[in-house]
Amino acid sequence: MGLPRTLRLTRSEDFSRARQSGQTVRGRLLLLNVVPNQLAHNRYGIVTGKRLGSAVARNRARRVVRAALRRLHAQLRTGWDVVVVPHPPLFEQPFAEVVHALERLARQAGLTLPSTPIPPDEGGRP
RNA sequence: CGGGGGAGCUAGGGGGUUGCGGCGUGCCUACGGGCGCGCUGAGGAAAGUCCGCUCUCCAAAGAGCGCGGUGCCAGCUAACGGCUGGGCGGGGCAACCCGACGGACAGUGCAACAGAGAAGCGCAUUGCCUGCCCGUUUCGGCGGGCGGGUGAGGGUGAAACGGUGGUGUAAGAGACCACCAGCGCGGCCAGUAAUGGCGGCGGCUUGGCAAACCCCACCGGGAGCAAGGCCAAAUAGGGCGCAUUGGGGCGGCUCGUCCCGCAAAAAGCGCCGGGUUGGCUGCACGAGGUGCGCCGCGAGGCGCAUCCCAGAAAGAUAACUCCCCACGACAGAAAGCGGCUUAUCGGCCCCCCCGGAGG
RNA sequence: GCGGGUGUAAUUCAGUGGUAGAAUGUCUGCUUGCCAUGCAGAAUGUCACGAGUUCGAAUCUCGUCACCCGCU
Repeated sequence: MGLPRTLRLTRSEDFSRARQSGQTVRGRLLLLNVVPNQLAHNRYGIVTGKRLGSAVARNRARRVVRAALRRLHAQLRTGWDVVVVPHPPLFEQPFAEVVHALERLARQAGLTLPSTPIPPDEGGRP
């Protein structure tokens, strides 16, 4: 998943809790639902409905969002369930723009730790 | 060289760093798991769900009617509405391509508009011929009325009841004749057959639509892996039917068959209502792939060798970066398999046809 | 994974082999000082798309696309 299974939201009721009673922040590319959990770590879920397009398009959206979440994971407060809903304009954006949008929404939801810069790419240079 | 036809293969490639699913294995474990190593990880259509089958449940999967499907012949196959070969019909100069391609003397039905008439032996309102009467006449005829013959000509239509030539006649007509086409019934030859070839007899034409009902032949019991099996948890301990020819399995009906019941209750069988949306299994070694040999025109079959090739459960292939090139289409497994159909940027190989030029 | 249905004018729907229709809406005119109402008239469609059967297809057959519903 880009994320180990312990960091995933897996149960339908967890999704419902975040979608219905969580805090919602919305951007042009993404929508976040955030709700506190009783755990020592965060859990993430991604919702890709039929409206997003074909199976290939939905898989693509999930993978891009997962990669972005993995980039941001270390800089977020712990103890939250986060549901991310991608919107169709996401496909036209480069990856860096998706990371930026996700980071902005996380800051808006009060998830980011103070004064931590986003690291550069994790991949080493040859 | 240009244009065209057929049959296949392929689906950007090569690295670096960080990650994800599965299997095996070693170590650690506060049994939740963690770390390391090795192997492996989407398609030719994975799609649409249009067919067929395996598998599972409905006791077993039986018969008739009904309903649905298929429809030239032979074969292949587990099976098919698929494929191969052949026949017939159509298209193309050709290579080759396309075809739901049984039956209209078993029956019922349909054919708007136009037209005299639309399938029954039916039609005269244009035309052709003619009898009688009247008028007229340049004595050849002409015009009108009443009647008869005709289906040849013109005309309508998608379609008009054989075609061409002749004989015949007042004018005509399969009325008669020759040839041709079609229909029916035999014969001989080739072929497993569909069918084709040759020849005979008969009557004299008896049309179209069955993707209209229908008839004939063949096939089909129903549901689907959310099938089904096991475990755990949780709720309720409730309501209804069950001798009369009863209740139910049985999903349209009947037969047949099976389970339960034959009355107080209980138990039993079935239905409804109520509870649970957790885990394991089914779940990946198969009508499997590859290579070789043999049989077959071919689809394919047989034998031997060899390989193990996704298996998730909010659902695994990603992020960044470097190089190369023709700058990368359609698109993501969910029980499995065989087909069909649809989407698709391109690239490569082979065979064949037509035209031009040259040897 | 499986089963079923719908697609016709701007909208809601008829039409099931033979000229594509109704209501509402739109437009024009009349009525009114003006508007509404009323009256008269007009415009209109790839019958979702592509093939086939038929003399002829919205209608019958096959395929495709889109949308909707049900089973858990």
